Amino acid sequence: MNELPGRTPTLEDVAAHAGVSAATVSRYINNPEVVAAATAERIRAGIAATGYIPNLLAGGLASSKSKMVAVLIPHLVDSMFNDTIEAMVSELSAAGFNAMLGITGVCAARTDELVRGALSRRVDAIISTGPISGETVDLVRRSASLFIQVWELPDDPPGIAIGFAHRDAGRDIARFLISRGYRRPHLVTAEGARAAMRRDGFVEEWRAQAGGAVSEALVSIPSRFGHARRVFADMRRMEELPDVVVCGSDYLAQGLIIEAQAAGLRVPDNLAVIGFGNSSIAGDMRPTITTIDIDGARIAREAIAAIRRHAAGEAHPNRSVDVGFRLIARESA
Amino acid sequence: MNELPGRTPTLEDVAAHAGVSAATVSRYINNPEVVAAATAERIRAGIAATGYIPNLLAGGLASSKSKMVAVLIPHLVDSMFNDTIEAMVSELSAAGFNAMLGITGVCAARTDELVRGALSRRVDAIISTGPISGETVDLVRRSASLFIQVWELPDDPPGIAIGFAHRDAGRDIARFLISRGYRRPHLVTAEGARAAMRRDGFVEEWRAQAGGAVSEALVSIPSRFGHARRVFADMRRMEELPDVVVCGSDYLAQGLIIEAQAAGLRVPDNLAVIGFGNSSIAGDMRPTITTIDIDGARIAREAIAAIRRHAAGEAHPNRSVDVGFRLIARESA
DNA sequence: CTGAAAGCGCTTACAG
DNA sequence: CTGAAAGCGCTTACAG
Repeated sequence: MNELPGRTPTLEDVAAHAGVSAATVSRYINNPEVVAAATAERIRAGIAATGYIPNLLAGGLASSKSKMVAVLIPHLVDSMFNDTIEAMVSELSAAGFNAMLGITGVCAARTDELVRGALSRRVDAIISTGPISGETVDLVRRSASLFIQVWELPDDPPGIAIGFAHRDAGRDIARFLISRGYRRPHLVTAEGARAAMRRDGFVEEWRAQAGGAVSEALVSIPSRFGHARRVFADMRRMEELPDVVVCGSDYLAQGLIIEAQAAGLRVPDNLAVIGFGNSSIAGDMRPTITTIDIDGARIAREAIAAIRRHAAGEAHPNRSVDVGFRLIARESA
Repeated sequence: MNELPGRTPTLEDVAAHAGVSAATVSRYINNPEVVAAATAERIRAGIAATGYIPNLLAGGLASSKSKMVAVLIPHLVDSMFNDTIEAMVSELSAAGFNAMLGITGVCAARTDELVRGALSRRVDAIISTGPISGETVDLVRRSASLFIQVWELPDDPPGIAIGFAHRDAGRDIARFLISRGYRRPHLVTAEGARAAMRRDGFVEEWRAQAGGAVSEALVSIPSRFGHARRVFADMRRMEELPDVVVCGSDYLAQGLIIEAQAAGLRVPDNLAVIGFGNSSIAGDMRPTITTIDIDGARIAREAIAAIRRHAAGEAHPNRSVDVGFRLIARESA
């Protein structure tokens, strides 16, 4: 590359090199098949000679397509969403989008802030695991950005939703445990609306079908491995020990199994444990962890498809996409 | 907000509302203290009335400061870097930067691609856990973006480096194990240059101080929990069983402890295990995991400081920042 | 298939 | 403390 001293090369520089107009270079870059083969060849040479790297800030401003997507998640460490996010970022990248990552933490207001930030960048879409406030919904609706809420299916999503019915998942877990003959479930629920929905589904079904008592514990978000110590210690103080612990995440389930084993209990014989999310550890743990699998890759694909439709100005066939879930019976329960 | 029908409001709209020029509104937004109090008040009202959200694509183009930073990591699932990345993204956000996330995977060429993509966005900096090819180094040097390589200290970093000496870490682990009286270490090394440097440091020190044999196993990247099964099974087939396993990550260490326990061994009495990275699970595992702690938050702070200096046009006091590491002796070894 | 020209929405010397 | 104006580097009808 001939480094033009100082200044970073622009479209104009490439055009001069190739003996064409900037417009033609732009066409070549965005739509190579519309330029003549010979012209394309000269442009390629010009790009190589100048070391040209397109300026997507300028491109985005001119076309009002930023080719960026914001991805908003609560946490990164021990997060149940990581498989989904990794799939999402890779799929986005393959589709020519860059991912802007926002970490919301536990504070709901943070999500709204990050959404504003994303709108400032004129992102093509915002993918969020959390809901946004009414005021922010207005902002998003007035913008050209598509809001995609993932992992849950609110009744009236601000944009579109790709997720599953948490209440049904809770019910399925209850049914499964009843069918296996468990009698005294202990629910370890993380803070937050989704976990509460699963809890409600579980309790409802359990009361209807089994009728016994359901004990509960609450853990702070993020529900992770380290919470298991306290949860287990508290559990041991209960009058009657549960025979199965229903955990809000596989990491928590893993922690409980380890605590139980350290206390000399066998899992699942003395205490069964069921997780949630089918994180990569679930199938490798000893014993392997019975859990609910969510198809993160499918969520990612559906999100990209929606973004593409949005970019093409097409309507969305449905505002809610239910990707379902699947109970995977393994050794731990 | 009075929604101007259709069009998203611009600086000009706010300016008209406030009865000032667009330049003044711009100044208010970027440097509030330079505008008169009364003017500021009218501008605030104008912003509220129009529902104005700045267009950072335009802002970035005009100022050639994108206020974006690319963060390139190999993986998200069970990744040792997650604590650092979470700290990084939060710190960046607090400093007014948005983070662009790139997942490089195992393929080195992918990093170069992502760097080009980042340069297209005219990011202020690129933070990468991996190295880039010579050609990409040229590209980066000619750009205005600062390249920050983290977690390691190459001799001649393309930009600046913030990390620690992996070889020394390997040496320290060897010294520690020798001091504890271990005799037959088994190294489980992940693919990749950093792990190899730790391995070399370990072997060098072990040979010099203890003199015995060091057995080794290689695991693919990412080095995670699930690899433990095979590693443990292979280990059992060795003529003489090791008395301590040196793992490339805490997740792998955790997996080995679980495998060992499932096989009826006690950790550390029958088999000791040492991890790497001080991930959140390390302190909560039973037994707690002896490991090397890296101060991820410090890396994040140093990175932000460097980005700030770069933005201010200041020189960097040093091209390499050694944040060191710390061996944390816990129960597992 | 290609070019001239307007425009995207900001920032920033320059002048006052 | 504020305004007029040029410019950042692209894209995209429009015309040929």
